[in-house]
Amino acid sequence: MNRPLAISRQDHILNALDAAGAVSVSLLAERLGVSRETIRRDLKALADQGRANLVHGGAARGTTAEPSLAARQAANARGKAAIGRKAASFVEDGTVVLLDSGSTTLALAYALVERKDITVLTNSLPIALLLCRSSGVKVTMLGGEIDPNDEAAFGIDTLAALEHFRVDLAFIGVGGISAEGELTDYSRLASEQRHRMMKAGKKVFLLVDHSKFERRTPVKMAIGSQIAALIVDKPPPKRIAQAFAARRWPVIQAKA
Amino acid sequence: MNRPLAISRQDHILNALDAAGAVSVSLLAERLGVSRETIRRDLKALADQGRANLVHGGAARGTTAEPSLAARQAANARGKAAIGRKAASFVEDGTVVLLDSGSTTLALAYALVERKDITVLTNSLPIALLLCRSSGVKVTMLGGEIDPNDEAAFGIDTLAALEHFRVDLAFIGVGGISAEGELTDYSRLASEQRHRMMKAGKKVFLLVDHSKFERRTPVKMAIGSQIAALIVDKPPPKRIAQAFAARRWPVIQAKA
DNA sequence: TGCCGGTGTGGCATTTTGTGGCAATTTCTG
DNA sequence: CAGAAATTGCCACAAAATGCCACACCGGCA
Repeated sequence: MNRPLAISRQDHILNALDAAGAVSVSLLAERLGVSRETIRRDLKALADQGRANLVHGGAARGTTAEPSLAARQAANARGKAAIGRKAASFVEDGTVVLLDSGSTTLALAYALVERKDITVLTNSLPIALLLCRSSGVKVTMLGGEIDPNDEAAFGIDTLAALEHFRVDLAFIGVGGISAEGELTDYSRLASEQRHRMMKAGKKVFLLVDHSKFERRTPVKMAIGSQIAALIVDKPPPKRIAQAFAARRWPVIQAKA
Repeated sequence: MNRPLAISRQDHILNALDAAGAVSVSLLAERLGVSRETIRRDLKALADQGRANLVHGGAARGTTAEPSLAARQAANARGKAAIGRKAASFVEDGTVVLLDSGSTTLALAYALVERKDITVLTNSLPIALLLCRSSGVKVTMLGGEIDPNDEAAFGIDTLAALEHFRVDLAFIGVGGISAEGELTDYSRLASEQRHRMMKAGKKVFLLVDHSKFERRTPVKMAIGSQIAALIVDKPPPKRIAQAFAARRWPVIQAKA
């Protein structure tokens, strides 16, 4: 029928490049409905103009260091990416997914970029921006007051917005895990909001990278619902592991 | 009427160009019920007038065809920056400011980065992210479904969220301004939302850079309230200026 | 009737895209 | 660490879409 115009294709590629920093040939080919060879030729053309940078499997944008995003992700980036990929494997087509704010859930968002038939709900600005720029995912932002630290919305508006949605899977981060295995958070409000997010989801996954183990943050988190699993990048210390087992929380370890 | 006149055909083509950034010969031929050759001749005519840009398979707008935010930012960046600075000068400390989505309002956000004692309400992801990262401004995000093109929230959730706030100043963008001086927008929903935003603000400023003059977009915008002023970077054409005067809209020209 | 602008049709050159095979690279696995 | 399996890059050729030109057709008009 009507192929998309070559020029709008390259346009789309540049956009995706701006948003994600890198694009893959296979993904673009699928998303744009053309063959991989065509995408390769597009990338070559863009590379000839100096607008893209060819790498194996796709193209990347020169030295685009994303601001604070990359900086925070730098802390245990590999582990978080592994958790993100693992978590993404639980997301089936056609589902509604709730993503909490935080660098670990952002890693999950990166892993969801290739998906198309899912709806993502989030209070995180970077996650919303990433997914709306470079994926076919439907994105709904939960509004509210922005916490500059988390770059995400919190507050009664966020809680109220949450009420309106049916969520299949909720992916929640945590501030820290005490030596006794208790989940903790930075503030009462954040804790309460995560609590509501858990209640909103039919299945709840906690994303915990190992830098959170035995990190103390001030507020105890209330766990109101069943936890489908914790996804971690390294096995937790014994005492924490025992606490998880006592609560019957399955622990899934992502491989790097 | 079976066969649309050549003029109205080219009109349609220009509209499609503005809306999508690029058009394809095949699609237009099918839509308008004429042969591809005829469309090609139309495009050639438009290209001769400098109103379109031929590419293989169709035509594109300007040098790079594309309506995405990243590119719109580049279009007339200086003019938009001037408008942004001028608009920022109306923002006093302690006020609540509503920023519409769009590249011109994003320019205003840049100009507000150094302010501290203001509260910003916006449905635009880039604006929210920018202000929460690099300023002391309190930011509240209006949630809703994200339109990837605008990178901003639209929909009933956004409208509902808007109801909860008292806004001193509202800064609104427009999709285009017809030759008769009518404000237009890309979609009914966007138009309605801007309408509500205007009603929410005690004082309403419209931000219009000159690339909007005589640009056609499909939906008429309802102006429900008093307009404090239009802020422009260049004086509008006579006919548009007269229309503004007839409505008693003060026009403020920002200096570059 | 003959002219004229606009339009459709068909043929052919050109450009773009798809396909299949094979080499090179990466990733997985034991 | 080595070898297998999967992915990707690359090339050449085929297929499809598009551009372009010449010419026929149609309807209005003097």
